Amino acid sequence: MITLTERQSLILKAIVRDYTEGGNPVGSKSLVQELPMKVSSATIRNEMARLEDLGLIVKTHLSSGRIPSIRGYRYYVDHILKPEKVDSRDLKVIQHSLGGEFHKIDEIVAQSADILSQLTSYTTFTLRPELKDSRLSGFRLVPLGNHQVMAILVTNNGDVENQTFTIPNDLSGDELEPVVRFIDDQLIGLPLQDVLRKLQHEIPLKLAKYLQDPDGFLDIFGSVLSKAASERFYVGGKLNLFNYTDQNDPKELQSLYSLLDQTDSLANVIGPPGQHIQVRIGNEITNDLLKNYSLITATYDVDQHGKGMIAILGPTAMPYSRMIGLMGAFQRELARKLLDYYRYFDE
Amino acid sequence: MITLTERQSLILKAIVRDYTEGGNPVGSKSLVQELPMKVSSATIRNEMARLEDLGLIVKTHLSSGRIPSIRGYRYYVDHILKPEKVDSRDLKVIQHSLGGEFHKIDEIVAQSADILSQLTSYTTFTLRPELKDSRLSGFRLVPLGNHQVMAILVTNNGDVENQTFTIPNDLSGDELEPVVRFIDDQLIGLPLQDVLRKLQHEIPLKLAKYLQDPDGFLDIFGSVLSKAASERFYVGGKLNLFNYTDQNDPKELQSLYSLLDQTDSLANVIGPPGQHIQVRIGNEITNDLLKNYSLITATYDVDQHGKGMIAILGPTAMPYSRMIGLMGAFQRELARKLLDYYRYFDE
DNA sequence: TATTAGCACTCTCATCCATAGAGTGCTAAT
DNA sequence: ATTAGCACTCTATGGATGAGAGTGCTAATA
Repeated sequence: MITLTERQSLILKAIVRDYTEGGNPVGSKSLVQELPMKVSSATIRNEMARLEDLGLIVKTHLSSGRIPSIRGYRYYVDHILKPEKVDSRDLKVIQHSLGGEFHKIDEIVAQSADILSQLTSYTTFTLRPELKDSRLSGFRLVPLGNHQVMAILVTNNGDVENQTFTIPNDLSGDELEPVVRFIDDQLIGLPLQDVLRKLQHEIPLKLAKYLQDPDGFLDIFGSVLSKAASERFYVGGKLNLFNYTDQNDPKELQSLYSLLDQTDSLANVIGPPGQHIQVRIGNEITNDLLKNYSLITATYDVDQHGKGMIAILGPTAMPYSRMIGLMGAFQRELARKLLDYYRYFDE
Repeated sequence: MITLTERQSLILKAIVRDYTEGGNPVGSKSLVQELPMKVSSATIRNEMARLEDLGLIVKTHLSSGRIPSIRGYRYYVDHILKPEKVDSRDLKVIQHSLGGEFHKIDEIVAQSADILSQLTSYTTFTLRPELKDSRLSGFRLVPLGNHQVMAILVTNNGDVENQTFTIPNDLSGDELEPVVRFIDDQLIGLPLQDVLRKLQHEIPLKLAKYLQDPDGFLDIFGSVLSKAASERFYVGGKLNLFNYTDQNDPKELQSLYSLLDQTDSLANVIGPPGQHIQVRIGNEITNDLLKNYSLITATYDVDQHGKGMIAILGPTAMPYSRMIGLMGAFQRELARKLLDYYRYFDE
């Protein structure tokens, strides 16, 4: 466990701030001018040598100024940083953007990624409250004529999932009635996860009583169901990658862009909803492509409707205190908006 | 009107080919070795000087080899190039990718953009057959409970458009019946475009007889209708931008990326469906951002179901003859697949 | 014992050659 | 009309050089 003196702590803090703002290694002379105490540059140099021994700062070459190491950022985030109160203009932007009318949870969550990327000029991710805990509250099969039928699934949270299928023969409403009745009787009110599980065993057996050939229907039902139960992931500010990545390495930029299209890899990186706000720096992130960046993740809680996540990807040299303040505010506003939205469907 | 001698034409052709393949300016010595006739490099140099006077090739600096100018590519495309027969493996890839089962026109068209970008390693665009000429063949309002209703619109081409709305009070099927009957009686069979026009005048008046407060319904109907009638645009191979743009100019890359997200600007660039295959080179493209690139567009024709477009964006130094051959094949295969698909809904 | 002034040392960055290599245009000969 | 020969131009590469920024160390100081 590292403990720093008051002065060392101030020096580390100044180095982090200067480097984050200016982007250049920080030398002892410039530090003298900024620090509150009256000491010479030589003293600062001695202290810096100690911070370097502790692994908190590093040189880019033998005689350069210092920049914070991963451990340095870590210490800064854990022990020095105080979350900045969110800027009132930023708060207004958030509230205004979430204030509009939405017809879907996913619209709210997708828009959140965009707002957050706009406020931070970084890249952001949002994950909606998990659907697998939602309960099935309705299932419809609407014949559309022309060999088409639309399957619609509704959850108790007001989420609607639908899909159109092409079928060999047109169906009338009458033929579909027993199926819909079966669903109503047996499955409504169950968590989607349970329905999904039953789809493997019970349902096919029971359904055989109602339908001669249940396979076609099961395909349809299963497809809409798993679409509804799948996690959904939104990315905002892809273009911002150009602002904070290494401009001289187009290969890396391309890999990152490609990563942003792989929802599943990203979902692994962000991880499942956890506690509060978490900061992962550099190689603390499990994905090698991101080992030069930082990731701030936050879980938001919508009571019985589950938990979702928001995340910011940016450079390791990030204004952490502003970001953490912003995340806190966003977390609250988003949860509030979603509660509002859900309340509508709870009667 | 420029006319070239046989030999000049061969030289231009060789310069275009070499530069496209190697990416370096082409000098007289290397040309001597490739050209079928036995002449010295000095003769080639004299001919090259004449081609330069005609504005077909240029130097990158005073004593460099030559590269084709925009006019040079133009001449090559118009008078020299012969479309290459499509590679049989490429054809198989196309047929295989389009061979699967699709539930929507838009899926086919979106996938087309992906296949084409994969085959070319450039960026591609596809535009589906225009919807505004489709006819309305069905409209449904499905009450979902929980203050929600889904509006579904079906066209004679089997296109389905749907949207979920949040409404103040739950509706029963009975209340919706007169509205649906009205649509059935008055609007079915009309082109979407006409319906859209009537929505401004006739419909509100007539509907007033059926409903006390038609405004809410008109909003819903109008929203789904215009969503259905809007053009849809797909982009494939965004990542390929990294392969053929100037690696040293991240600003430009960023602008291009941003352009690819602006469906409307792009639609303007591609233009409305025209005749056959068209090649636009460099500043012949109306968008300034693309003045260093080439655009090949092709219109595909699905008979009475309208016309759509496919396009390839790549560097001016593109293997035009392969690309044009590929476009031709793709055009045919896509039209065939769509005709197949539509046939299903024509009974 | 903590601090500091002074100095030798290291590394980066920009600038300035020098040179090799590729290619051209021109001239005079064929 | 073609070509050999040559002077010339421009690029790309690889040192060499010097200014600037910053460090570590030593010896003196409070």
